[in-house]
Amino acid sequence: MLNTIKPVRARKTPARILSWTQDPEGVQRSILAAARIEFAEKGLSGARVDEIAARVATSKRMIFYYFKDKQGLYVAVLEEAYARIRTIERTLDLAGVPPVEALETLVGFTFDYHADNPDFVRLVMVENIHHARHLKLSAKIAGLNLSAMDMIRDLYARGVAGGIFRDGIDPVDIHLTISALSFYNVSNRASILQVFGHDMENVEARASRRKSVIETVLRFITR
Amino acid sequence: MLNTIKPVRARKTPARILSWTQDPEGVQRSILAAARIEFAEKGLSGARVDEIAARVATSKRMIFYYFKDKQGLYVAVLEEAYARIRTIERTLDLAGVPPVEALETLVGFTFDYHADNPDFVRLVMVENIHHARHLKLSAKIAGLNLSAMDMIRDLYARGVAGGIFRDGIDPVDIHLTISALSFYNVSNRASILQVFGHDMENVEARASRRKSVIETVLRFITR
DNA sequence: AAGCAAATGAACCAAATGGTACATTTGGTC
DNA sequence: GACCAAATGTACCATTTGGTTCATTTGCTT
Repeated sequence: MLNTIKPVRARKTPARILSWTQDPEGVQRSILAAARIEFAEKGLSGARVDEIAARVATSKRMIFYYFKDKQGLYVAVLEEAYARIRTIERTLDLAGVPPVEALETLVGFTFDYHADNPDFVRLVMVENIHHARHLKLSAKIAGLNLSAMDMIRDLYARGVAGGIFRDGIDPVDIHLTISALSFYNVSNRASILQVFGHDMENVEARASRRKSVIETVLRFITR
Repeated sequence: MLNTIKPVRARKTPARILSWTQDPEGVQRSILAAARIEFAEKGLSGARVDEIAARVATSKRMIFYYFKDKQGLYVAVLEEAYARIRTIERTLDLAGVPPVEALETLVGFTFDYHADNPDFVRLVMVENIHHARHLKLSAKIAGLNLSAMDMIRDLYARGVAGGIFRDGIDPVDIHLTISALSFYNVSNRASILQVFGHDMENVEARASRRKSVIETVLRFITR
């Protein structure tokens, strides 16, 4: 056979469409939730729009309807993830708490939040693989995550004034230390497990690590 | 037009092939180098085989010839990256060095290696996004990265014996702290820059961070 | 109840992408 | 120099995948 007929299919009249109820917000929320799972699991390029659609009781059609394209959806997921941690951070009220105790609370909270929300950690990893191109792109996120820095600055200043903390440390340094020690266990869990046989999600391992991290930060700052 | 003719193209006799010189090892090395760059930049699913082929003076054909498929190439890149750091780690001879100095050297080295080899860091990130599936898959890597742990164990034991280090710390904890503080600056450089305007690749920022990290680890371990 | 914009469904498509088939050349061995 | 396996070039393909087109339904407003 030398030739193949490729007929231009006459668009079938679709079967009678079933009835449904409109629920724009609900649909958007479900899409976002499904997308977060998919993007956190497989990254931006690894994620499949069809897969996300399959997880939701909605068609792929709606994803593009509400979020324009794959990247738009990804950015929305990212914005939601950052908004969420900011909201929770705000509930931490350390203003009146003595510096050492405040620091312990802050570090403990940061550690726990990361450990409890691996999806968030993985999204940040993915975003960093992309050189934070989408963070730059999003007006919503820009500079908004400074709340943690503010808390650290305040708490540190009080500690120095009280003579408990040593002077001359850059608050950014404190923040980096806390973040690194909270992030790494989660982000690199798989390779740590593989190379050292040490599972950070194990309850005891996690608790022990948590204690260590708090102590590390404290020892770094106190005189 | 209702129909389209789709002819089965007769396979063209290819134009006369140009002459070339055989260089199997060279070709494989170039492919690996190009692949490392591409995978580190875009991840496993984001990387394009065509793109890798384009970077090398070789055709895509050879990639599959030598590495079987995309994943095979990726695993080879990963193995090479781990082999490389292990080789360099071995050159560190800390056996006779006093504990504190040895620790400073080890931490400094680890920090520098990560900072100088962002591609390695990014590959590890990518692999962790994939839950270290390929590390598990590779017999070559399994358990081999314990050299750093051994150095830490030895150095720590000597420090404790000498009364300079406090007792009861799990060497794994020390390793995790060093790794986390060396890894995070590089892995999360983009988001740190975006959110805090703090560029870790800046020479002064890096030097200052390096000092902090060494001090943090020391303060964690000494009494 | 008519009219209309927002919301949804079902089918479809073009481009990208990993991978292959076939032909040819190198370079070593007998 | 005949022969052959390894190495390479060129063209090709099947499938996956992000995205679109067209048709229909909801539900609100007047």
